[in-house]
Amino acid sequence: MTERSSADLDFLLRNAVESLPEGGLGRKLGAGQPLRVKFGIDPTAPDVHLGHAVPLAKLREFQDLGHLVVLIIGDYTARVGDPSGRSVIRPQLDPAEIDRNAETYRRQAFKVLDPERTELRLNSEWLEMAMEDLFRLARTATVAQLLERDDFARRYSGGEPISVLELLYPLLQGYDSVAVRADVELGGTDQTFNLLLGREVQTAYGVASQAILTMPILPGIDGVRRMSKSLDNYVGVDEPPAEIFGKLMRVPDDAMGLYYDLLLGGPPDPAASPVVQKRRLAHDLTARFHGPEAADAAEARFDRLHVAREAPAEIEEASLPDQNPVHLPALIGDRFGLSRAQARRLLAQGGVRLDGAVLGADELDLPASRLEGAVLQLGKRRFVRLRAPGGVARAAS
RNA sequence: GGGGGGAUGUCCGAGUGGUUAAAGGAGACGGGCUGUAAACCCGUUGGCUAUGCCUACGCAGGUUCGAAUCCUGCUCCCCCCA
Repeated sequence: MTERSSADLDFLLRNAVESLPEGGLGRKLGAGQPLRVKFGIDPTAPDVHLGHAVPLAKLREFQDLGHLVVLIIGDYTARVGDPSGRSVIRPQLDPAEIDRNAETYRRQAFKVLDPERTELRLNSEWLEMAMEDLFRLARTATVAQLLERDDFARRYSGGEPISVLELLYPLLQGYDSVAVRADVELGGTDQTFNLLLGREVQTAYGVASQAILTMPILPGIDGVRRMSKSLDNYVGVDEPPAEIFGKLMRVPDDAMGLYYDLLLGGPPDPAASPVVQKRRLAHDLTARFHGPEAADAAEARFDRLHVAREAPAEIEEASLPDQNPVHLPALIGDRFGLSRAQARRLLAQGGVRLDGAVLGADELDLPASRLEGAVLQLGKRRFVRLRAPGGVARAAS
């Protein structure tokens, strides 16, 4: 191995979990040719979040070292649903929705990746195959092999259903590697089985088998469970700056180190206090997706809301309904996407403020004159400025 | 094909005729504390302009004054045998 490839290897492995087979990645780097580095995402949800950003950041490192990324949008595998780490069968997705998601994924992925060194593929290109071809693929692994995967094993022994289709998923992913002639495939640690099976499938098809590289799983903003849309503990790369900043500030201190390591590429400044460390994390990641100015503005907004406890400078406006008095539960429910019963409960608990003053549980109907131009606040961070019906704000007198 | 077990609110899970909008837990949300968080404490957690009404325990019927609970059919899931 050359000196350069050895340095590259150390750099790439510094925050990864493992690379298999032993020494495989080093040998491939040592050959001195640009590698085809594969990464697949299934467009099952419309948003790319920071959990995806971890492998994407690693792919970017490969690109910066001169390698080519093959980004596979799993438009076809999304119809199957990767069962990795899941305990239940996934719901079937509508193909039109998958296509919409795929488009969003593509756009969001390029917030991190270098388009010049990315080959973008849809796996429907090759997975829409004849039954006979599927037979060939299905012969490359046995049921016993597939059941070795820990989540399958757990579900099977726990008496939970596993569909044959799910069993097929790792093979389809493996076939992707055959189709794109992957030299390396990247994934989270939960993907280890699938990535390794890709090697077997490649061998069965007579192409060179890939090296695999696994990255740690990023915990969600609850700090415990993996970041995922369905657990609602995610930070989407497409979210508004204030949301990204605010959500990152809610990450528990314990999880902060991982966020730094996996997303910012290094540890936090040990001399800084935890709150400063967290502010930097929130700021830098907001800046990554929205630019430094937006990040500064998000931080300023955060200070107003949570330190000074004031309404933010910019508040969304909403027209009052054309009625007098105004029924508050309906107004709150409509504006913030709650049921009216939920709105009533929030009122009863002192969670609703009008121009900073708590509204009481008995204040269900207020004269429109009290509401026009006022700021309605829900909890600590939801605000709306109320305007007269018809869309034109009446000058407050 | 035969036999057995199961399906409850966002999730897990108790409940085998009435006091059940359904115990308990998790999650979420609101309040307190704080560093913005975690931990901790308190509260809320089907809908509805609401001393009431509506909807809800896989689906459809039935028994009963009354059904998540009993009966019939159906759908789906798990296990064992073949």
